[in-house]
Amino acid sequence: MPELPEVETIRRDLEPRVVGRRIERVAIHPGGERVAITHAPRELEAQLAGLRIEELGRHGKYLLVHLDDDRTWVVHLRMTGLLLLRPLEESSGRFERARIDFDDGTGLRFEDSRKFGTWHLVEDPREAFPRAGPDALSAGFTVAWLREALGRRSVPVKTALLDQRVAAGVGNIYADEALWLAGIDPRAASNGIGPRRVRRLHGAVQQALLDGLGDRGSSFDRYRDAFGKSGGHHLRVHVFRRDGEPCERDRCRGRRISRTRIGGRATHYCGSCQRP
DNA sequence: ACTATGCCCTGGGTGC
DNA sequence: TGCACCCAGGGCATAG
Repeated sequence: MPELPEVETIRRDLEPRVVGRRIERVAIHPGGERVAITHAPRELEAQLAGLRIEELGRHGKYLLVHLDDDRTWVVHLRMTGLLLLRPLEESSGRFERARIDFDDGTGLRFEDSRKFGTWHLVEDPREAFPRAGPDALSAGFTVAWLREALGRRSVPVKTALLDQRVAAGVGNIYADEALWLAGIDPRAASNGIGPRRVRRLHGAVQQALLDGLGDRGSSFDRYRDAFGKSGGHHLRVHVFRRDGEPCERDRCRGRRISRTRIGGRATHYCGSCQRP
């Protein structure tokens, strides 16, 4: 599940290798047509062809490919999407849904086994994510913003953290990790978290994402970077998918990590050090 | 305005 | 080995 750290890893991998490249040809393969949101597949292929990549940006889990006609190709990988940089002659992977060929003998392969990924081609990137809040690693994501956002909801804090209007880029892995770092029970009511704990949670969200980024992302399932390599953070998480294993905090005395379901999402936490 | 639910999609795991 | 079933989940539409 590519979340902010995974998308940022891909962005950093690609930036020096695709900026300045011209898109020679785009092919959306049969069965992969649903990726095209803003245009019909053939139209999107035609519109992208010939454009030069000027800059790579990111907002939350959206990768922003800024093009030289002042439009932006906005890619969301959802659960199983991958963007792989490959030589043009290399054969297609089993789950390749589209390919983007550049003018330098390389290209991007878009693989997506579940076909949930999306492509927008827009004048303004915001068109692709009109409701998203500030990127969780941007200066706009402040303690005051989080306090305000959490205060307006009565849902469990875990659910609030997954809401991209609160903090764009946080997904299931890093929400669980942030709540563990902050020592907050994921079932606690969002608007019941006191100011001091909100401040703590704000720092924990940033820390969880930076920890993931430092390990080049988490590869629990399919995630791979732009070179096809796994991230390392799934080996270093504190709670995510570690149910049944002991909490690593000394004061929890080996208390096992619990797993439950909150807002339809698998949720992992320590019942000892994470308090309501 | 808020919250809850269902939908999309298919590989991989489980149980028989 | 085969087969039915269930789960994973981000973001959106819809309903309450």
